[in-house]
Amino acid sequence: MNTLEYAILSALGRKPCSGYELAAYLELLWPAKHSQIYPHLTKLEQKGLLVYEHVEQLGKPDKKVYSITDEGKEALKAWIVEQPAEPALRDEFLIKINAMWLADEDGAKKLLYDRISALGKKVEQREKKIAKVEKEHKETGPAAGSKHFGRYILLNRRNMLDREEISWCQWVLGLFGDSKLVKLMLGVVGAEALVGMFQGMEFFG
Amino acid sequence: MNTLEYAILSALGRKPCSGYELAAYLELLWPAKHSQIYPHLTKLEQKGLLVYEHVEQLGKPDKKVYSITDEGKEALKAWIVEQPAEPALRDEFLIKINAMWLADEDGAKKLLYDRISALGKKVEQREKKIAKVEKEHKETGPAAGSKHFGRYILLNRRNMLDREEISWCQWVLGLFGDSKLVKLMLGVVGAEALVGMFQGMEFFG
DNA sequence: CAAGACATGTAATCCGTTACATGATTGA
DNA sequence: TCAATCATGTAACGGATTACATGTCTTG
Repeated sequence: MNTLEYAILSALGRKPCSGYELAAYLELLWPAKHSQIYPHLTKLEQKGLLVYEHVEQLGKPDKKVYSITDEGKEALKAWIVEQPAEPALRDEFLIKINAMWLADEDGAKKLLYDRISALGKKVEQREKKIAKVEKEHKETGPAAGSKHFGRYILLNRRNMLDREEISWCQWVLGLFGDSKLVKLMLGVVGAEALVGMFQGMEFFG
Repeated sequence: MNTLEYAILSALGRKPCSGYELAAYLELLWPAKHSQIYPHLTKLEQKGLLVYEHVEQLGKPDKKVYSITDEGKEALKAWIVEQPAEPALRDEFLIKINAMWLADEDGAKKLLYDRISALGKKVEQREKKIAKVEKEHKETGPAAGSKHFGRYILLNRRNMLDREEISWCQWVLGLFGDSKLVKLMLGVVGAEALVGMFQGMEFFG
């Protein structure tokens, strides 16, 4: 069993899904392409942790709708109490920010503005999903919401973190505000330009 | 050229390092094990983007100290202006949170308390690193700080995000505070326990 | 005296992405 | 008519982890 397989079980714990739907749902949990998901679904089904139902559709291709079995739930339950592994956060943006001193001021600012706009769009999209979960919750009644509680708080988590990152970008942009200071930091002008600039100012900001 | 190679160039842009030191530095930028780093260092050196110096040490094994060349800087510079790829965030904790409804209340709470304590420790450690960068900045003078500016802001970014995640954990724990509501959400009691509980209360909280 | 920091490498295996393959329907 | 959505799969390749290999010095 690898982590993706637990992610699949966790997602199907919420509601039965096709492999296609699963790929979208896993974005928040453990991103994976369909080419990786399908073989694992077959594997989990053969182990008896999942079952599937063949569903014919009109105007759309047929699909296999997978559901978690009791055995699958047991496997998941045993795994969630284990100490989670360290998260692996890989983001090219961070490498570029670290090497920012090589770029000119406009290049560095563009990196940050682009990031803010990308994060802003994602927050907006996610807000719609949150509204949808809240709407379903009110319609189906709170008891049915227990399975959706996890998704609800995870969507909110991601939005809190993305908004915080936008604040960070703005903070960095603020440091750039004083062009003398920024030019210095990026090595455009020499240290002599800074004489007497550090009273009452903490570090770079 | 793959992303790890740019991460290595980005790290060495700050200061010359051995492969061993690099592994620690890359934690913040693009995590990689030493077994992955060493072959790439050899490859980058053969391409002329890096050079190394053999350094003999007393009481410690010899090491190779790598530095970025002008050619290496040019390669990096050309890459940082390209649109960064979507970040890949993989974290087992999220899968477990999503499947939380399978656990009992204590199990769910433990998951969150453990996360808070792990994040808290990392924030503490990073604060020491930030203090160190600030100290070096004051000692070597701000002009030498330009290369360290990227690292400084990235350390602060990670701490802002980790503190925000701690707040999120506390928010979730707060939702658990009302045991009636929590038991309902986790499916321990039926929906009838909730009657009249939702006036003036937004969704789960 | 054991654990951990320092230091560098290779080999086997596992995980993840890209490309290949196919095909209907719907909306701009 | 072009792109997107829905839908499922396999094969090749590249990226990342674990295990194998070796050795000294320092600190609890």
